[in-house]
Amino acid sequence: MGAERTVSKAHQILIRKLKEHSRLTGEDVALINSLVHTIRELNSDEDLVRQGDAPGSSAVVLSGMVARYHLLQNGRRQYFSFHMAGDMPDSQALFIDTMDHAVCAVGPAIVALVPHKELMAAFTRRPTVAFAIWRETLIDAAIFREAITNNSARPVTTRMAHLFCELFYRARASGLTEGDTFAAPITLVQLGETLAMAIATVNRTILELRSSQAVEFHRGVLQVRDWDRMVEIGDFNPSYLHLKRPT
Amino acid sequence: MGAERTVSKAHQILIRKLKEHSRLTGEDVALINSLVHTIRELNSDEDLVRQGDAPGSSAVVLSGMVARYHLLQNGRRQYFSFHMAGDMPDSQALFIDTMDHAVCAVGPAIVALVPHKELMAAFTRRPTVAFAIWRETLIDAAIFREAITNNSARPVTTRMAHLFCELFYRARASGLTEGDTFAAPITLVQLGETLAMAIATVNRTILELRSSQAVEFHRGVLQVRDWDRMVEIGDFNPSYLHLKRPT
DNA sequence: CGGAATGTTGATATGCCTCAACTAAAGTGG
DNA sequence: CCACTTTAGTTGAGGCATATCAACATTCCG
Repeated sequence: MGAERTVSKAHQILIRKLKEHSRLTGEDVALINSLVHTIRELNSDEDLVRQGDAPGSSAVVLSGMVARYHLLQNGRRQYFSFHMAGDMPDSQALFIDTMDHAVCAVGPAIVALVPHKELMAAFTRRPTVAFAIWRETLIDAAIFREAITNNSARPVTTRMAHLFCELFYRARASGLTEGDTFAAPITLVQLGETLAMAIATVNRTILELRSSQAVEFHRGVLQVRDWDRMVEIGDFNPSYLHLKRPT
Repeated sequence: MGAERTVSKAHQILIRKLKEHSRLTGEDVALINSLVHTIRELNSDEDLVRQGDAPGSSAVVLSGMVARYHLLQNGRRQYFSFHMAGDMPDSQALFIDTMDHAVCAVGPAIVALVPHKELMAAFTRRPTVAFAIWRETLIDAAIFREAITNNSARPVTTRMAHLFCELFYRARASGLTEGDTFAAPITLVQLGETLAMAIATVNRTILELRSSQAVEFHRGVLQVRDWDRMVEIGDFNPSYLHLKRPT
């Protein structure tokens, strides 16, 4: 878990991701490649940061998934986003000292931790790098807005289909799908705590989606049987993700 | 509606707001004071920007309120945030070209429009100004996260109390309250479309909150009768707003 | 002053939650 | 590697919070 300054897989993953929405010059790329970072491996369900923490570095997901969530009085969790390779789930900590939410691993995950000092230094040298990461945080916010609408204004089946659409669409844009399949080791309980549904309802909704021939979700594997159908069921319009290439 | 370059009320309002969460040097303040802008007055319910637009400037609310919302297929709206004097409800448009949501006036409102060019030029001159506005967009995101949790995991009474707490807390931090009162010209329909409740339920919940002696909402005026009680009912913890001074 | 928008209240319907009992899978120690 | 324990997933029955519908009252606004 030593600091690395060689051009690594971590740098490539971050650069690839930023290029999904931002234009980077050769100098930008060189600067990002020079960022020092450490690697951290997380067990399933392990917290990367907790509510109230004031982390000194931000993470880039290298493999697996992580999720962000609020912890309520009654011990209930509310998840609001899932993150996959290339995402920076706590980039906001750069400018907001104390965490108002936690980040945990969903299934085993590996992240690269980049000290805030490093990033801030990079920002002053090349503002475009800052703008790319700013844009990243703005897309995050767009995803949150969509989640508000999803959980507030859509019936359960639509709601779940929409989440599946988003996950698959983002994964595919990042080259993380295998055919019509994406490994998302999310439990039914977690789906319920994401979509504001009881577990029983989660299960029945999964069954309903399966019977509609659109999508299967089984043992943490999302399999898209009919994308167009799923998009229709899920009322999904990817424009809020603000990615360059249309699928 | 001519462009202005004198130190105006608009500049003061923005600076005051940014200082709620960020430290600004004299040079930062001077730079902000030099920003060119135009004034736009909005009628109640008038859109400032629409879904799909690509605005060339961003707004600072000077008076009144504006709200952000999604428009669904069925014509339903989902509001996700309300903004008051000092807020920049579409600062995200700086780095995300096309709007994935709309912004409208809630009651008559006045905004200052600052061209993106102006802002971008300011950012390269003084990164701290960029960081302050970046932080502003990050607090926005925190508010969205809280809205997800609020609408997904809290019962209706708690949910409404929480929204009222947030509005009052933010208004008070910006000096927009008068005693225990804040003018929020939101209709019941809009409350319903914010909190994912039917209008009938909105009305009954308002009555319930009134009878609990915590808060009154009548004809667009929010009156806090018992702040502590409201905080308790609303399960409200202001830390997610990341403002400097505790109330 | 009249019409439209907003707010109010009651009665009924229903989507989803809760509870409960059970099955299957995965992880653990002997 | 198997027995055991724990966690995850499945299914049915019943209840309830909140939606829906409807009819009316009030306020706003041209």
